[in-house]
Amino acid sequence: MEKTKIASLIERIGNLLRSEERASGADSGLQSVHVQILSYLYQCNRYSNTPAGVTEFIGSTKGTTSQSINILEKKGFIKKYIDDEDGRVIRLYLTEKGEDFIKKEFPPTDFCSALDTFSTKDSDYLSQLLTKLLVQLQLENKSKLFGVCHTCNHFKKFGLGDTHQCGLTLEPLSEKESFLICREHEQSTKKAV
Amino acid sequence: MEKTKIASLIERIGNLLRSEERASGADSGLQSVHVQILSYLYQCNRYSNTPAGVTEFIGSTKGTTSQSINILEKKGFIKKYIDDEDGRVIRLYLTEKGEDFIKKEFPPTDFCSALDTFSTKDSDYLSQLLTKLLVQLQLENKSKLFGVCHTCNHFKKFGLGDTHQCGLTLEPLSEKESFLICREHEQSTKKAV
DNA sequence: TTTATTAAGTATCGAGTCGAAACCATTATG
DNA sequence: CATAATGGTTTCGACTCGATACTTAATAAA
Repeated sequence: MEKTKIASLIERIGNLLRSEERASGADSGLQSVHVQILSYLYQCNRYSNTPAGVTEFIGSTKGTTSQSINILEKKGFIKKYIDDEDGRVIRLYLTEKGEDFIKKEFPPTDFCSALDTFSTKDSDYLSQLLTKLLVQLQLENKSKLFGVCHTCNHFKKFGLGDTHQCGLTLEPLSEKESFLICREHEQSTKKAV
Repeated sequence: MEKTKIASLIERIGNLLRSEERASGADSGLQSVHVQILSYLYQCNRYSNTPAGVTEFIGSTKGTTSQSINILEKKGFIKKYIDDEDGRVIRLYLTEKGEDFIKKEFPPTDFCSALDTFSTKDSDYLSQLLTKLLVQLQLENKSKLFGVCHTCNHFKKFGLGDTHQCGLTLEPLSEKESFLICREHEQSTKKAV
């Protein structure tokens, strides 16, 4: 029965989060999905800021995401650029307006206040447990494994200076960058195929 | 930044949950909201099985809930009865079909498998942390405080036999019943007004 | 070089959710 | 008895969502 309880709790907290997002976005004419997309773009790294990345993360379909992205662009929260190396790929960037919005409105204030009552230890533990749950869920679900570079199999930590490296793309990663969300994330707990 | 991460995790896990629910309900023509409602009715106690209870729990509006409930009734998953004591109140009960469905489909299989990799200790801790988060959120949010009778201020535990009592309604509660979700839940952590 | 295939993204459509507001019936308050 | 207040329903428009078909670019095969 603990599973039922946990599932219900996550759904209910998620519902509360969404209704807060809806309220905070209402002034700007944004829906909760839009807030989610902005928050994703704010957190993801340069390999993952594409419509496909958003689609996988939100768990919706390409078509739906495309519409939401158009709305966000029309309202001036994001900008689209065609990728230099692949003409099919579109890169999404937050505008100043978008970044200001997400910094101010996410996470919602009530949610922050609620988490403020947690000790650092509890808050860290909650974050860890949820991360583990998500990783396992994504494994079951055959879906892409979102995660931060820092814990990725491809991640190579250099001892020298501030620069690490992604073993998949061989590109350098700054310390800050290695804590952003990446689409290509793979973790050692991955099941053998 | 831990807050941002936790909020995103809960949203993403919630999204995955919903898409699993959508898939599992598709055969019966149910949306994820309908699955949520059935799971709520399966877990709530006899004070809370009303459209208003569902509305508060799902965090949507009366009108929306009313529609969803009609669909569930039309498809034979629930039954409506007018309350004996208050002619305005409608009581919602799962039919056998509804109960079978929720027992079989909730929580979704992938979610269960993911939680199976957790130790009992971690799983319990996660449940506790989420419960605390929800209680705090509900306090901030001025919304109703859902919770199980067992941890409620109104709850009176009798030493004798199997019967407890709700101090608010003065009605007896069985042991089993005292672990169901109640709308009128109040907890000692409630802020002084 | 063509051709086929795959991948990234867009466009469109219908079903359904959602929130808001107006409304009805019953109970509570005065 | 009149006036709220409460629990539900209905209706409406905006929007999400998933499915399908489509466009374009990159890649693989011939």
